Amino acid sequence: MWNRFHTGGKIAMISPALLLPMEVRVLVSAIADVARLAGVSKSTASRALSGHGYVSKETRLRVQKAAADIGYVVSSNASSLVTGQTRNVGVVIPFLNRWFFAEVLEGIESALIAAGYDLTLYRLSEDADQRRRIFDYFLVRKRVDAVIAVSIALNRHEVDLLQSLGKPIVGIGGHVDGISTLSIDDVQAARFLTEHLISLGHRRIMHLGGDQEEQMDFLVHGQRLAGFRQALAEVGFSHENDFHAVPYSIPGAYSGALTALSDPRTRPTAIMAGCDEVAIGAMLAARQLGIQVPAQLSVVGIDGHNLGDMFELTTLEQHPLVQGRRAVELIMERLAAAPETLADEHITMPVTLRVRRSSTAPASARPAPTELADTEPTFTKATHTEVGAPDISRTPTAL
Amino acid sequence: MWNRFHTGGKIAMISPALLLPMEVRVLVSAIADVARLAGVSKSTASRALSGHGYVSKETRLRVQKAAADIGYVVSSNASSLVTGQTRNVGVVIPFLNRWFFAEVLEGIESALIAAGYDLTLYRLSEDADQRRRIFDYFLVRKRVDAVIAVSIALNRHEVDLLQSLGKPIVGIGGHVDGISTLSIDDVQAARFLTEHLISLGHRRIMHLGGDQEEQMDFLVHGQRLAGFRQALAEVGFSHENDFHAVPYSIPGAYSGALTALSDPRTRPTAIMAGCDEVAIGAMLAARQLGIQVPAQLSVVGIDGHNLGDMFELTTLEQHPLVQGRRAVELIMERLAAAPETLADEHITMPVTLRVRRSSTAPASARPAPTELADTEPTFTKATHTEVGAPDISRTPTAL
DNA sequence: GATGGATCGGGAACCGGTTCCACCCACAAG
DNA sequence: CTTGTGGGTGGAACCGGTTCCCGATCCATC
Repeated sequence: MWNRFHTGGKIAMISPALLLPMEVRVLVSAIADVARLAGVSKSTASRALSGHGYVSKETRLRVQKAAADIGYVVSSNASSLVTGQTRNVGVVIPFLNRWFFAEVLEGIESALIAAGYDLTLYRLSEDADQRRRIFDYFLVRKRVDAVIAVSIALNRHEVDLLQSLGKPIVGIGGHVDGISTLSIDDVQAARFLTEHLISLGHRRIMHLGGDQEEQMDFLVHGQRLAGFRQALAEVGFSHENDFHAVPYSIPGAYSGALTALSDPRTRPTAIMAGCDEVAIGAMLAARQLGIQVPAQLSVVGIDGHNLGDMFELTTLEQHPLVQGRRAVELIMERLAAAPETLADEHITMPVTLRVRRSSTAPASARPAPTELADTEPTFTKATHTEVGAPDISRTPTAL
Repeated sequence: MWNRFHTGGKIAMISPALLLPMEVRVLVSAIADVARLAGVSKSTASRALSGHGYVSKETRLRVQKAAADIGYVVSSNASSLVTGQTRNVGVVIPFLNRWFFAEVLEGIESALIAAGYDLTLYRLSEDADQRRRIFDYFLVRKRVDAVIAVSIALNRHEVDLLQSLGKPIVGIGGHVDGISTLSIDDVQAARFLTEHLISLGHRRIMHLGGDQEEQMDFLVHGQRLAGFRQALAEVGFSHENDFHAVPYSIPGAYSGALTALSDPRTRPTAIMAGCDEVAIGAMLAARQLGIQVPAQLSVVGIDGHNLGDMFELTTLEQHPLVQGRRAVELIMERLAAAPETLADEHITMPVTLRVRRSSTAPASARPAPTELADTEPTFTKATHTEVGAPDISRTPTAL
């Protein structure tokens, strides 16, 4: 425990960093050392290094040089203690190994680093005790300035707790009462995709979506289902164009789709998947069952997954990297402003429809059964050059 | 900026938490408030709450009750400042959206939370400036007690820097001079898998591995290639059983494999992939080219990816969740012990060979060309029930 | 020459805990 | 009755910065 040594011995007080390297190997230099070396007071050294208050150019340079010489780096603890700011943001997220979440996290991380902030990561499991522990213990210890909650339905207690501490909160992926949030419009997204299928001529459309109970009781699943139903209702289709709940993962959707598509009599001509992983799982299941995509079955998803190109999947891209960065911007605004001046915002993020090969008109609506589609392998020749080309895509910001 | 208010006004000193809630909405309570409420001194309150030193049971309970009443939570900054311990571990990692890394991170996170530690996340990009910034600025500010580096080839400067600050470092995924590391034996792993293919009768084996230049100049790619070559050399196969560099991702490997497998004359009977993503990409490419797996082409990978079941992929499972947890254990040991007492350890983690359908004897070595394999769809009937059953797997700890 | 604002620097208080040290008290041993 | 021992407590120093406050300079303005 070197700290004991550091605290106890007076050696530490006469600046170990200035001693010969062999003497003391732990070199911790304090601002007092810098001040002494530069021949100024602690306060001047602090001002020179932090840039607050008046310091002559000459002294500032002298202090900066002294600091560089002994490798001085400010102690964030000491600094935070007095300023009350930690330059650290907590991120609460339910999954690390799903594409959307990893991307959002990456966006958040890069934006925070660029802003000079640290990121403290909390993965929330389904365990209620662990969740309570994270909120009541970890997030409360004045260690973070703000919190970003990704796809977490914060409850009243959690919001109140953080807000009573004056910590800004931004939610990604769904509305939460009392905080600022940022997400795509899930109802509209699902509706839009379903309309895309309807406009291609599909009449039997199946929605493979998430189980509303499953994912930490969040709202995305229900909203996408609602959008799907709205689109059908609008054109007067029956609700037997039905919904199957599957896990939000490729293998989960694969086995779910295997059963959902097993009966040829009830088989849809199109699947609107709740996310791209589900869409890909469904495509693989279709292939497994000998159903050709898109000749016999169109598939669309939501996300913009990086496997989408390869599977030629039509999808509504949300841009999670951008969402992460935008959340950080919101946080920074709120940290800069007085708490009272800002009302909660609910920002709807833009999405992009990317039409690829997986969605096309159903056989019934096509002029003639294209021989090609029936004899070729399920996945037509890879067109990796093509996907980079200008695509049928739009950016419906207001969507 | 509530802090100004807090610092300036004397209101804050008489414990905002004890005022009526409407008066001051930011309720920050300090240990002095707890002490006052419990009728003891700050020092006794501290001892009672932290559990260090003598406190009578009676007083301890009184203090604890007082703390609970006003919702007191220790300020980690103040505490860290004096103890020198932050209860926070920095994790440096190059990717967030690749299976292995996400799993490792999850393992680390859960273990740290269980130990009462925070996790500060730094994603290292290829940008050298950003990398220097993270080491020279972020990691140095006495904010983390230790660092876990995942698949990062730390250089001399970085190791020295952290070590001079007395911070334990543990590396995952490859040897780094001067620190403790933890990884599977990549040479042996690749060799073992290649031997598996050889023992099935394969003579033309291709290695689809990572580009040695690409991934932050780390060593895994080279080691797996070396193991592959060792196994071939051992049985005297020519080196034309060759190596193709592909990106470590499903789409990257897919297009890489499309070209690598395009010429039927040079086509191998088996592929040893550098990781499961590459293996899966190769399987999809094979399917695309009309090559049947495993009838015409066996494919094996390394990782234990969660898509492996679905693709019935033979793989050498490394267990990244376990690796993450084990790294945290190492860190905790080193934090508990005096720095001098512990020498660097290099721990080899166990792997498990999981044989699934994707690897089998080549046609030439099989008794008779099985008609089934030629007519069935590329992926034989999904056997999801089967994979749970006891498999041909072993746990070669010493591997 | 006096006034005043801007610039500059130092002393000291303070952030919120932890811990050293001195002291008190009970009780047991000599 | 002293002395010793160890539990129990409070005062005060301290961790390493930041910032308030005040005094000193310097120069431009009146």
